[in-house]
Amino acid sequence: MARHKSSRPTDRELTILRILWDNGPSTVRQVNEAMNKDEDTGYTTTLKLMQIMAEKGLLRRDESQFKHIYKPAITEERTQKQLVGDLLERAFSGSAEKLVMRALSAKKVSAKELARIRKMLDEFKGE
Amino acid sequence: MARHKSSRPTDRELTILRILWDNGPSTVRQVNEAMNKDEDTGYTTTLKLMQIMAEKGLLRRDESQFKHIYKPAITEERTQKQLVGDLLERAFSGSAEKLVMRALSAKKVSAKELARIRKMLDEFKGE
DNA sequence: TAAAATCTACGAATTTTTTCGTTGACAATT
DNA sequence: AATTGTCAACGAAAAAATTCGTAGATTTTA
Repeated sequence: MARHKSSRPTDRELTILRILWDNGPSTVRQVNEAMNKDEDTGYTTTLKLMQIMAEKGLLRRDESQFKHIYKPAITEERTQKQLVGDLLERAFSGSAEKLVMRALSAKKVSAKELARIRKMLDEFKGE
Repeated sequence: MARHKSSRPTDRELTILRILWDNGPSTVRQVNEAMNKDEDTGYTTTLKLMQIMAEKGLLRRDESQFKHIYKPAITEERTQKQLVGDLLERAFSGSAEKLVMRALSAKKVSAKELARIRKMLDEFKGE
């Protein structure tokens, strides 16, 4: 029986979620301006994306004001877990070890952060 | 100045790369059959994908035989590094610590693997 | 209160990714 | 050698993701 792949947010959707997680509930314009720090995106493009995301249940919105306020309907934690779990299977055949190794090689990690990771690992017992 | 996002392999492309990394150089039929263990994919679909990947430089092929033999043109390591680095930025704002945490919560990790990860972490000094 | 600015809604175009049918070349079988 | 089966090439359709123009409503400014 074929398994459903619980669809991840798309790239653009993740960008928007990221902004909302970081900045808290925002209007379309606020999101659009944050988005334009990276690469230009038309206002209506952002609007359309956010409307679609609201339809999909990725965002909630407060329409009581003229300027609607959007916020994530899914937690950062849950989404990160889904994304990394998905990548773990698709690119690493489930090997968390390899994933961690590659993550460390992909980015300069400070000694301080390395220490925190170690500590986290030690506290990470069964569960 | 806007940075180029070195485009990741698509989902389907990653599936094919995964198969070739695991099984070694293969014909289209072999890849297609491996792919059909997960979900049905027409032969010509797989063929087309692999032809495109060859054009893009993701795969190399030996055409000296009637049945062409394909193999990855990029290493598993490099691709994994790219993918996890990309996810690290897009979903984790660069926090390797959080990524590792989520990876461990996304999947049951055996005590043995956990120990290996710790060991790897210890050996991972500066670089 | 008229003009200008800002907002949502809507439809649609564009781009990217994925899928597959058809055709002619080559190979294997009878 | 004729039939049958497998293959690569090609074009194009379908699906998914992204982009944007236009119109009408509301708010702000002059």
